[in-house]
Amino acid sequence: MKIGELSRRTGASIRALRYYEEQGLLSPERLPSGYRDYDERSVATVARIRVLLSAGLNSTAIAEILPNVVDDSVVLTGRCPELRDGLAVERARITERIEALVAARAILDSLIGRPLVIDPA
Amino acid sequence: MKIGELSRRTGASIRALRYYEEQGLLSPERLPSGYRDYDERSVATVARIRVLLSAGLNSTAIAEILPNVVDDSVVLTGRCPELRDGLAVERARITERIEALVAARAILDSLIGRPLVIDPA
DNA sequence: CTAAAGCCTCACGTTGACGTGAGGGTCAAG
DNA sequence: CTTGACCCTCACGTCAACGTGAGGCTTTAG
Repeated sequence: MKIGELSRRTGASIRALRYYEEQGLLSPERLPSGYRDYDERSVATVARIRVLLSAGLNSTAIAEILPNVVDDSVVLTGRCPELRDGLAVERARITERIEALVAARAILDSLIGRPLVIDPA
Repeated sequence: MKIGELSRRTGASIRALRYYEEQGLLSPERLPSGYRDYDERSVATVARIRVLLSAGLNSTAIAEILPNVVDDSVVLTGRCPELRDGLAVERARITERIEALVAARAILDSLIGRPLVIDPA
């Protein structure tokens, strides 16, 4: 599929998709015309990219992670302990951010007057 | 207290503290010398600012919230429904981000090989 | 009295993830 | 065969939350 369709199917802007390629997160084929040609897996890949980006990982960190993900977020390849440690650091950062968000939400809740529900979200 | 001490006690850089003031998040008095003079409450205020910032709120959003927080994150003043709605929107955004982070962490966990623990964090 | 901290106000630099044209090919439809 | 609709590659612009001097007061320690 061409870039416009992928954009519509993922919600990512065309510029963003080209940017992801520039960062090595996506490597579409090229049609004789020079147009980018994405396969179906790209849809899932873009989804993962967006999740990780919104989680605060930068593109270089994602570039390290992506090649290790196959199918649907499966454990894979790379018994490289160096990468493992890097990921553990990222994981810790994410956990910190979750805690910050929960704290922030509590502040908002008290302002809104919402009862301090034990929200499963 | 002067800016250096507040910086040490909050972990925020001096530049950051001045920036918060520039954004209307902090309004220290001034000594005859022109030096900023912060009171004790500023310590807690800065802590709240940092929590909200790390939660992804921008300074203008925080500027709306802060005047409504007194003592320790207490429900207060402003029965203004317009603000309430704005806060509800922010809350929704935060919840979305928490979900994104949890999803991202799950991806990392599968890569690390960590068992998919029901982590209370 | 004299350094050495510490503080002040500009004001430009930085980083990441894109936005936004400029200028120009490609391709199905009428 | 000419519109549009899409696509391409530069390449500069943006926005937030600060970082980083430059140049110059003030206050504290000895």
